[in-house]
Amino acid sequence: MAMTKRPARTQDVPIPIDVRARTITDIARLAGVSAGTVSRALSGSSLVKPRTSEKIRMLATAHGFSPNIAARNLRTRRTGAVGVIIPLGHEAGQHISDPFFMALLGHLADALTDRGYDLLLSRVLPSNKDWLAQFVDSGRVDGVIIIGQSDQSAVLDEVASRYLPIVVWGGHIEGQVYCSVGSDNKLGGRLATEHLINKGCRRIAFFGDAAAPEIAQRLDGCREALAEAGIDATIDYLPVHLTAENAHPAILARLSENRIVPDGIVAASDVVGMSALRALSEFGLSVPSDVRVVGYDDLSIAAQTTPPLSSIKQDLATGAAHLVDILFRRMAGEATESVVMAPSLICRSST
Amino acid sequence: MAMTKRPARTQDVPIPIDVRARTITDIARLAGVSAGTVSRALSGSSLVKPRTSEKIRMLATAHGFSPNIAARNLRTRRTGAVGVIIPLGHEAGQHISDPFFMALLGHLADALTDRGYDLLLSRVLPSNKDWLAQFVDSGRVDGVIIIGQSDQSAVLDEVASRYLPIVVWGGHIEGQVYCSVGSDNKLGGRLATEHLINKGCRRIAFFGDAAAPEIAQRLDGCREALAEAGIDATIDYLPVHLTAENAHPAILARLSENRIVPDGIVAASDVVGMSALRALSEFGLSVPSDVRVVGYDDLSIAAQTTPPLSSIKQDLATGAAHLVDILFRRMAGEATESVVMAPSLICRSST
DNA sequence: TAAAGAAATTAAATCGATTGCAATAACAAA
DNA sequence: TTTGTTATTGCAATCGATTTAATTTCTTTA
Repeated sequence: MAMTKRPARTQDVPIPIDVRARTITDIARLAGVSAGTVSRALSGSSLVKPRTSEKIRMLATAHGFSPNIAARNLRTRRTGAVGVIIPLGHEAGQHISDPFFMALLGHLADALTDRGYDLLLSRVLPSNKDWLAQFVDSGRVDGVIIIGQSDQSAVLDEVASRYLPIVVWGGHIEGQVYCSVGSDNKLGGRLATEHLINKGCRRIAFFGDAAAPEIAQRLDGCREALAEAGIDATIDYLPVHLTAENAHPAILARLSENRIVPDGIVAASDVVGMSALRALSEFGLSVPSDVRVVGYDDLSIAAQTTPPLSSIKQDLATGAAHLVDILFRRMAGEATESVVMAPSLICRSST
Repeated sequence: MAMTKRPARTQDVPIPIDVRARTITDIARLAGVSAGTVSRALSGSSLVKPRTSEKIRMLATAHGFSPNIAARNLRTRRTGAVGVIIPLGHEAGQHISDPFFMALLGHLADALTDRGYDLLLSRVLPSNKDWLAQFVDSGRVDGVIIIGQSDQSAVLDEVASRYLPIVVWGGHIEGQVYCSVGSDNKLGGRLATEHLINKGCRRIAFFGDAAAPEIAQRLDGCREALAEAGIDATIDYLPVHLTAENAHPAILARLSENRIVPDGIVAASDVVGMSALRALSEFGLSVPSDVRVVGYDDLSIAAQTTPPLSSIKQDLATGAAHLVDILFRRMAGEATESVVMAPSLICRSST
């Protein structure tokens, strides 16, 4: 059979099924309906006849079609994304890969994914006062979760007073305007300290930098517990940063100063606690017989140290669930109250 | 003076300066120019007269205006966001908060922030084959970084063959189509094993689940090194999951089976290594005198264990920089080669 | 069978910023 | 003053999905 060459005319060429339909209009043409119908069919509207709807869905999946999100966002004035912001105000050295941030972030990702929302991660070094307002006004997200007040509570208050869908992870501070979810840090510090006192410790040290409000509250609780127990020794406060790289040498240095060695240590985080364990071991002191150590956060690493680290547990899974739940309620226009969760002591071999 | 009640007419009310201008058109009206000019002025186009441009910018900042991102995205067909996806194929139990993922994620967030891009985090349980195509076609991001092949390399190949801006963290696999950045896992396994052999170990165990290709390659390297050293003992392979919760009891159980206890352990990750340290300690074996342990990844926790854990270091900061750099080159249309980085041994007290 | 009512679908406006092209203003040279 | 350029600005189309209002089609019921 002889082949006849002829110019391809558009109408001669059937649309190949494997060409990816890009827009809703493409699908509409294929299905012989209008774009509006396709939109409704794909969003599961009951306005379209079941037969039509099914045909459209078949076509859509056959062509691997997925609607353009930017266009949808523009029209619906929603984004389907939630911003998670980590302000690193007081400790420039503190990196986003801090295990605590990451653990909470993981839970948030899970909770948001479950609700079909995207998570827009943003690490901010708050240089000017406008960082949050800018982010909020850019319309990239439907709501914002801030992990840690850092030293930015003034900024948080200001934005929260005009922008409803925002929630902050952190301890509750007297007079704050914004809505927060966190655990009772003062109580946590107290629990740790009382536990050490009960175990017989009398010379108690606190390792952690009280520049962050959460840490300051823990230190407060620690002091209160000591005062109530009638122990008048001033607490041995060592303001170490929360990274292992900083904490370990600082702790070693303190131990070497040959002042009185503490017999109980409250660490402001598990990472600091872990560094303390290591430093003590290197210094020839054994845990718990010479010194007892309590960490904070009860991350999964706490259970894996040698010896396993006692720790003040903040239930991050519940915390993340609260954060997301409250955020969605606020996105729906509801005013919500802050949540303060009770921390609990997890007792392991280090005490 | 008597007050006269009258209906408020729109033109009577001057636009208050403190009302947030929402759209570019609002600003245009205030500045007495057209929307196009505002758009150009704010994007720093040289087409607008400097005086006009300055006036517009003043107004914009005075009203705290920031342009609607969705509209811009729709028009420009760019999003200013990069997707970071963690597929959890082979281990449903493995959680996004795995320290390795998180460490890499932190570096990625930093690198992307530096370039002014947002990071859209997505955790995927690949139930159907379409998860990646769907994500890529939804137009939410300008490019995609995948952390870990998991068991999805077929899917990756398929999408990569038609969608350029995608990069994968992971080892290089024979014949892969997609572009990857990762370290040489086989070499890593070999380094760890040779190190143990040099230290005199002869009964070497490997703890980690070879269902993931990265881990399988490490195990391969391990076997090769043993073969080359002429040690014919079959390796003691224990396929533990990469979470501390799973690894620790599995390792304890293995130790209790009173078969021959290994004198050297290659752990597939630092978390597993840490669990091994703890299990050994609980079992009354001391590290490194009875058993030597090498971890993998060299996360910051490795240095803080007691004893500090020797580990095969993957340079995640460099890796993240490579991933982002390659992704941007691909977003610009360039074809790029995969990168295989050389891991290195960090020797600490555990060996 | 026609009219009324319900169901399904279409047409067209809309979201807000960007940008090619046209139009005007400003200015220089003749 | 007129013409020719160039520097600015305005107009209107565009991106693609959603949604209101309008229209067509199909059922009922009188």
